[in-house]
Amino acid sequence: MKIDFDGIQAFVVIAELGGFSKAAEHLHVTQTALTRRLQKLEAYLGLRLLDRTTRYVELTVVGREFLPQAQTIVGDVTRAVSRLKDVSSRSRGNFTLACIPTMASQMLPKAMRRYAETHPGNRIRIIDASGFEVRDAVLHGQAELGIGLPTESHVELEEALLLEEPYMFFCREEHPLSRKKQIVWSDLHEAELIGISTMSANRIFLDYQLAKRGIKLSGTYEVRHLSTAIGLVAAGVGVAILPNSTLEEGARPGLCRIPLTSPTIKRKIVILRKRNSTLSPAASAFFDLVLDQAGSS
Amino acid sequence: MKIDFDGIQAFVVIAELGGFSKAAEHLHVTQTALTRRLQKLEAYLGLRLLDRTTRYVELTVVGREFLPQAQTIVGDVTRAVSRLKDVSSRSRGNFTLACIPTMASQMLPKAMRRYAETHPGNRIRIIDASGFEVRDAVLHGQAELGIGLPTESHVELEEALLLEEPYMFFCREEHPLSRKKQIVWSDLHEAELIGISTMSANRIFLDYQLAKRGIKLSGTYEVRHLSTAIGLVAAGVGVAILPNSTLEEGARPGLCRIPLTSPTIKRKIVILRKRNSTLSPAASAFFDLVLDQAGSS
DNA sequence: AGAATTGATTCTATACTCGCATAAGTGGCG
DNA sequence: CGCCACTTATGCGAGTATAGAATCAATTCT
Repeated sequence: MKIDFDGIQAFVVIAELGGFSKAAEHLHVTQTALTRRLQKLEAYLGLRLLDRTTRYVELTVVGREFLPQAQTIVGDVTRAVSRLKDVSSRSRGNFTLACIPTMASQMLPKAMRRYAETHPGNRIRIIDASGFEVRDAVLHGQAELGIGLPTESHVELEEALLLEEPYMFFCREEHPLSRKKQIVWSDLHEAELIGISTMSANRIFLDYQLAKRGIKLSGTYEVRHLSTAIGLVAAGVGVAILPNSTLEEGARPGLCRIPLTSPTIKRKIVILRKRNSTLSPAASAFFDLVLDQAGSS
Repeated sequence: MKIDFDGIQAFVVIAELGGFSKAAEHLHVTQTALTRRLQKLEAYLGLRLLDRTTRYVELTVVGREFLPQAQTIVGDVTRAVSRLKDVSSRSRGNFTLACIPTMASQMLPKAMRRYAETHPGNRIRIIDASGFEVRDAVLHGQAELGIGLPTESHVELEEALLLEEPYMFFCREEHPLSRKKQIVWSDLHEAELIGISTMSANRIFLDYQLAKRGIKLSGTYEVRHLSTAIGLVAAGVGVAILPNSTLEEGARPGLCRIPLTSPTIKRKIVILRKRNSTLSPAASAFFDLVLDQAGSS
């Protein structure tokens, strides 16, 4: 049983326009083809749908009954198909992106602006979550893409480097170290250090990097979000070691940002996608755009 | 733009069954064919609908979005098509029949009983109306078939003879003529004749037939329906000349039915259909059945 | 490591659909 | 009554597409 969509479409158009020739012109095929399509459909069904002489074309009783159904079928199919062609050719559609908060307020806005220019109308749903949650969201399909920290090369994840940023020392202008051009790790007094929760991917990474070099750090205070840490520093509670992009340049006048060296430790920001899964064109375009932006900066 | 229903169906079945081979079995084609159908559809759309390895087949984001639409499309089409095949192969369906009242209570019941045996579930809508109305109903498509009197060979109508029946003389047993075995037209006393309205096709036909033979008839009373005339005869108002089938044999004990000769005038009952129009299988089956019944009686 | 499963590919034969040219049917007009 | 204009149907040839058989390739399970 081989169902013939062309035949149904032929039937609908012929019935609507009231003639084979007119319908043929409308469908950009010859009248011959339409005659044959309808004949084939009728033969397949075993019924006559159109009574036609060389003068008139009119619906049979069965044809009149079938026409509305045929119309909705043809309508549904052409609508669905043309929508999909739109999705593919112009990358129309929406997608979901998971992103860690710092990047959501730093790098993401610029990318979204550029994306909006090239793909007006496409919406991006953003899940802003911790590094772990970003990874899981991508892994479980809640988000097609993720921006976050590198994973331990998970088999089902594929990651591409977006940027590297050094950890910096943040303090108030009144702080004794604020005048230095650069700071080494041994300069730090643990007592006043505001740390990030040991549950965070950020902290785990930093601890690991420091441990490799024999450095151990344990602050007095512990918060979960980088932005909270910045707030505490600004309030004079202490100092903090945070990724450079935590604070936009010149966003908080009273705060100093000083490079940390010996060693300089950098964290990587990557864009994540599920391996072996095809991105929607909308997400794919965004992926390309972000990679391009990363490569050119 | 050539839309591929097979491809959409392949997509749906593969997605639902989760594998090409299973889907191939279900559709009674080879796995090769399905691979190709899906490839063709994807190429046409310019996107991937299924991410597949040799181990898993799973929907892409776009595929997941398209699946419900595809399912309704496939469902609608197969449902509509199989219904039509049902209509054609088993003459399923309803139709409308126009019929003059006498035949509706005489010949029609038997035909309907036989039809119901061979085509259970098919409904017949019956328009019982005058001879003229029957003709118009068929002509204007309100009814596919009509049972009534012959028309003046209307170009757009085709008629087939069902039966011929003589006009008979009806009177009460007390009537002076009731003992005769047959009656000739000159026996009639016009004064007590119950006529049919001159608007009726029946009356026009009868008048025409009599006029050809130089007989003119004009009753005192005039009614519109044959059944009313019978009622009046039974009530002793007068006598009437009516088609034989107006009264079933033995239906009214007190009434006599006597042949009218010199000449015997018969009216024809025909089944009408529109010329050059295709009947629905349901109506066609009924048409054949009625003709068969007429031929064998 | 090998067997089993499953989707992809290659090759070939068949079937299909189309378009051209033309026939055939139908209503209108002189 | 027959010719003309218009519309659908058909014969035929060709190019394309589609299906199936056999085989390959990748992956998992034992």
